[in-house]
Amino acid sequence: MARRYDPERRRRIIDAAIRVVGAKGIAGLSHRSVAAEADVPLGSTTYHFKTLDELLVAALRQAGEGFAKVIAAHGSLSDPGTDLAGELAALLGDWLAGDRTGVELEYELYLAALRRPALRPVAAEWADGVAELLTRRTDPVTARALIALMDGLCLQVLLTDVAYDKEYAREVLARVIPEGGSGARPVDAPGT
Amino acid sequence: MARRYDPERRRRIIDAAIRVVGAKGIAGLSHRSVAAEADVPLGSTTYHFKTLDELLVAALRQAGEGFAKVIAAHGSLSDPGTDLAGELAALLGDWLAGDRTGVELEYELYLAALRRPALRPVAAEWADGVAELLTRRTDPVTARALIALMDGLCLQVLLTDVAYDKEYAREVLARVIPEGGSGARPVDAPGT
DNA sequence: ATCCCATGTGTACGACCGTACACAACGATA
DNA sequence: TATCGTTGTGTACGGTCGTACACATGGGAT
Repeated sequence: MARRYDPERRRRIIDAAIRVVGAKGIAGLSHRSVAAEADVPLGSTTYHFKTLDELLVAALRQAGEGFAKVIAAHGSLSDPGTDLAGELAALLGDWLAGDRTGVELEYELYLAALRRPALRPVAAEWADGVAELLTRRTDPVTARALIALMDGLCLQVLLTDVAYDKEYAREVLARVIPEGGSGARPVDAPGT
Repeated sequence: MARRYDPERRRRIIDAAIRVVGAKGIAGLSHRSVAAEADVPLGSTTYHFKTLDELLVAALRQAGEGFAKVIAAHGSLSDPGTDLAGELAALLGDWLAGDRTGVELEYELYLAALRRPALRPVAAEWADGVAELLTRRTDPVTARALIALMDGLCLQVLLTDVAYDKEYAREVLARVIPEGGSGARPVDAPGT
């Protein structure tokens, strides 16, 4: 029977929020728009998420998990001995080649942390997760630098409408990676 | 002539818009909030800027000029022979050390281009300006890479609440800069 | 002097928003 | 069965928004 208590409801609302942000941006996110998209009454969204920030946190976390899956799909990232810079460049290319709305969605949620302190821990989790993945191939300092550089490259593409250039990305990413076989070179810079 | 056209008014509105965005974010920007801040009637803002995007374009352009001044103030950037990576790291440090609201303001306007195509040409102008400045010290490919890396480093600081580490920044920026004195090394990567 | 129209202002309208809160449904308990 | 508290729903209120539009103003053309 249609039980009064619906554990699926919360998930449905988050999914709807992600769709709304993807379609209309965070600016278009409201209790009402989410309720309409999820086909639940208005009161239901305010019941599960007292504030919009709560909803954004849940959406960002869920979107982050989706992104992590994309990374995991590039399984070769874990294989040592392969061209790390080239693989990262390819990964970025694949991601950016997807539909623009999806890319915009994830980046917009990520960047929203600039103004919403509530999102910053989630953004940090996200970055830490990627950093940990990369640490299996290089030292932590390089991993952080690679993330920064990849973020910047994406920004250039998304903000200035220039096309993504995989070879260019591979070239500059390679510069950040210390030379020498196994990748873990002693480094003097202060770590985290 | 054209006494009726009042450029001062337009400027005042833009300044007010920048203050509003700095204080309340783009989300808090409206014809009304700007009109109140600039102490002009509501109709005046809608007359000078039919749409909010127009106002944002003007604000971003003006903020960009302000940022360019900050860069120009670091005059040593033009002197060859100095440590480029170290100077860029110091520049970033100075900028990030300023009041957070100002930094947030400029970055938020910049990042808004993600969702507002109207802002993208202005964002591109901004990046091109910085790139041109850097090209006096290195080749164009490196200049673009430095910008991407600096953008990414700022993002890490602003989005995840980690403190800015100048030495770390100098270290990774130096990796991107090709070795060898004059900086202009032949590079195979495709240009702009 | 008279008129015209670009420039600038005030106000009102309909739409959407977050929030509050009374109420419906139902499981648990006695 | 009767009652109660948790869970979920509908609606209405006050506020802000973009926009439209009628009106003021004053310089240039005739």
